[in-house]
Amino acid sequence: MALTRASSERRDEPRSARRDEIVALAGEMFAARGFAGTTVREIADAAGILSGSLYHHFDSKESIVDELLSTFLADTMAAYEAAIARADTHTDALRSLVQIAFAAVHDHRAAVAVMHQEFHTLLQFPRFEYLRTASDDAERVWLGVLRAGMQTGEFRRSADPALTYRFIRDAVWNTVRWYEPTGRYRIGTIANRYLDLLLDGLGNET
Amino acid sequence: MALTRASSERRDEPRSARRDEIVALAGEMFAARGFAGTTVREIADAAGILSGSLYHHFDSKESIVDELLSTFLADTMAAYEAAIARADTHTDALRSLVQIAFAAVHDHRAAVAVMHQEFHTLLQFPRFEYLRTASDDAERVWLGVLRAGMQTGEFRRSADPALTYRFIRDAVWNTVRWYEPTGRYRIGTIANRYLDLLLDGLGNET
DNA sequence: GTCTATATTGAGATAGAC
DNA sequence: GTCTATCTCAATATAGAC
Repeated sequence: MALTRASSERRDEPRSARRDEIVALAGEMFAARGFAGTTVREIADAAGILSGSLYHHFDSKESIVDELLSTFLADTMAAYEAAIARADTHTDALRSLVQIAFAAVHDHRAAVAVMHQEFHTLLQFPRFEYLRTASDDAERVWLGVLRAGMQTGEFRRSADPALTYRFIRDAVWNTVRWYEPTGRYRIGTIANRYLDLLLDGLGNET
Repeated sequence: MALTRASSERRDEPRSARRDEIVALAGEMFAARGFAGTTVREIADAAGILSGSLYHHFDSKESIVDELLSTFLADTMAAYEAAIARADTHTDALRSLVQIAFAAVHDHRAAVAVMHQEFHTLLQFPRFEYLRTASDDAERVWLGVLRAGMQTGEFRRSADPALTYRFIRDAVWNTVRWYEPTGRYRIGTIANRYLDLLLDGLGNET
């Protein structure tokens, strides 16, 4: 995945603080009520304007969610690649990937929630095919780390890389459904507890 | 959760093979395209009748999904309780819970998918508050097993039961999004691989 | 039990004035 | 950049004939 543009000046749309503001507002609403369950009137209300005025900023509701997701995906992939480049061991690399993903659940909660919940719905539109591409790219990164670690013996060789990736991915990203930024579990704590379980297992070594 | 009625004669609705057929058809469509994304016209089409005729069988679209989910939830809780009663060790109990859940992903794929994907949407309607109750009941069963196993030392005492439950639940039920009944991984294989990862971890014991 | 026909509501989007 | 006013479409649901 080539990342030649900064995430803040992506695509062919002009930069605008107002656009970013509306994307953030709409993102929260999409995360809470779903993409189909959020009306353009509600988004406009939240932004303090009328629904017709939204179309001065975006040509459709899809364009709003598009901007939310493409920004998030580019940022996350960049973080993955930087972490892989830095890691000394495959275990280190895996730890970093897990921590990046949990950090995203905190830092880009709305985008993660929308990506997670609307993935299949949005894939039905041709313009969102890049979601599949981004998802495949991410899978390749994780699988690379898992396979390399199994080859060196850092990870159990009897594990199935594809299944292991799915189990990790599903547990990590689903956190967005119950994580509360102001709740009793901090995101770093959640990440560390998950890594303990993932690497050492629940069983006692007796 | 009291289970006094057989799942096939639930609530106050009369039994009808036609009803069951429509529920199954609609369930597949809800799972594939979402509850809001499936129209009563499409459901009627699939059943070979016109949309108006559906209202002879059900008084609303919600009633259809209601029947799908309440049947599934009652069956699953019954299976949980039977398994707990049978288990000799807490590890045995946990294994059984995991296997029951994966089996449900295969046997009640549509209901699991709808429960997983539409949970929050449906909770907005008062009539679906029982979904929250059922979810809480299930959590109590899993937490009971995890806590008991930690107390006896079968499970690592340093684990956090609440977080561990969520990690397991999210990984297990999310399988419904990618599991293919005719694919290369059989559900029993998936369950066993997951149990290996859960109990022993990915790291090598060196 | 299914059909025809339609009521009703709410959605996304547009045109043009200010 | 926002508002007013409205178009167009598609959805759930209903009434009553067959």
